[in-house]
Amino acid sequence: MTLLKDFRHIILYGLTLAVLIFALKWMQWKFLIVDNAIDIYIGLVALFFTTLGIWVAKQVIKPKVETVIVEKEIVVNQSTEFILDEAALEKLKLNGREYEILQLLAKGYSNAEIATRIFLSLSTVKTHVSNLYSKMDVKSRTQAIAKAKQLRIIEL
Amino acid sequence: MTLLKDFRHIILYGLTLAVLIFALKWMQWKFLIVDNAIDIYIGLVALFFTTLGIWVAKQVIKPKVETVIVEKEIVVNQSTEFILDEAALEKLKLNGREYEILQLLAKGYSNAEIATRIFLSLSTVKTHVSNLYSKMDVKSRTQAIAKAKQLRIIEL
DNA sequence: ATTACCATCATACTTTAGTACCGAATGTCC
DNA sequence: GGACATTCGGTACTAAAGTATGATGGTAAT
Repeated sequence: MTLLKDFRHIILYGLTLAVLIFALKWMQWKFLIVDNAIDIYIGLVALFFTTLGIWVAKQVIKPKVETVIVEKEIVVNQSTEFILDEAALEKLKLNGREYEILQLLAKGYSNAEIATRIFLSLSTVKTHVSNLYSKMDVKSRTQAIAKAKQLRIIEL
Repeated sequence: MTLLKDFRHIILYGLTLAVLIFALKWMQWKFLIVDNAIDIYIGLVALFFTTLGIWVAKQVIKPKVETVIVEKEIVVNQSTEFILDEAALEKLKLNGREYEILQLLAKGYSNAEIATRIFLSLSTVKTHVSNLYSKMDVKSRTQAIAKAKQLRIIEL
């Protein structure tokens, strides 16, 4: 980490300085010039408080946070969603079978195909289809499909 | 480069230190008479070096980069807009009349109604409808309607 | 138990849709 | 002019859709 590296440099610098001063003072001591001891003292104080300052700063200063905002696009509702108009469906009062058959009608199935698909006889399907027309007030399967789509009671 | 930056810091620190020592020495010279000023002097040194330490630390500490991913919703095509798939329409190679009749078919009109509406005979309409089925590869009007809507070549 | 409704299936019938094959008028391109 | 595609129209037939009516069995409310 760079931060640690920087500190190492500074501390190394400080230590070297201290050692030098000590060496110097020792030499001064040796030559009985002791009255300059105050300088060493001050140097030590300076060194200590510098270190203290750095340490405190490191503890206290909140690291600068650079926030990089990356926008992530989310596509919502790409397909034209089918929304069933339940109110309209209720109005018609279709029973389950009739609505089921209406949906199959819209998919293009013939009466015979519908009969096979939902296990009914052809005549039953015809009956349901006829009742469906009555309730929807139409006269053919194509009209029923067109109206059902207008009313939004079937898909597509 | 980090190394150069570090050096700059260290040199700056050294210079500041040098200036300070000069200042101190100058102060010592001036206020040599005041004996107990030594406490204030050391206090000032401590304060200064603490500040210096903090300053250095502040310079050296690297900003932390934080990446925040923000999700942005993009609404696409919410309205049930009809978009004609011209490519699909081209593929079928329907002629004008056939496409016209296809549209009327989807609206629920019978062959007879279509004939009246576009001033054709019933047999002509039947012919067109038959050809339409061949081209669309279907076998009934309801299938044609379902397929046309799937292919997005008619409205609704 | 009676009434009413629903779902199922059936028969008989009419109407519409769909297929197959054909003919004819029109306009365009080579 | 001849070849070709488009559009229009017809006849004859089959298949499917749609209508009308009735019957059966189940379920649920009164």
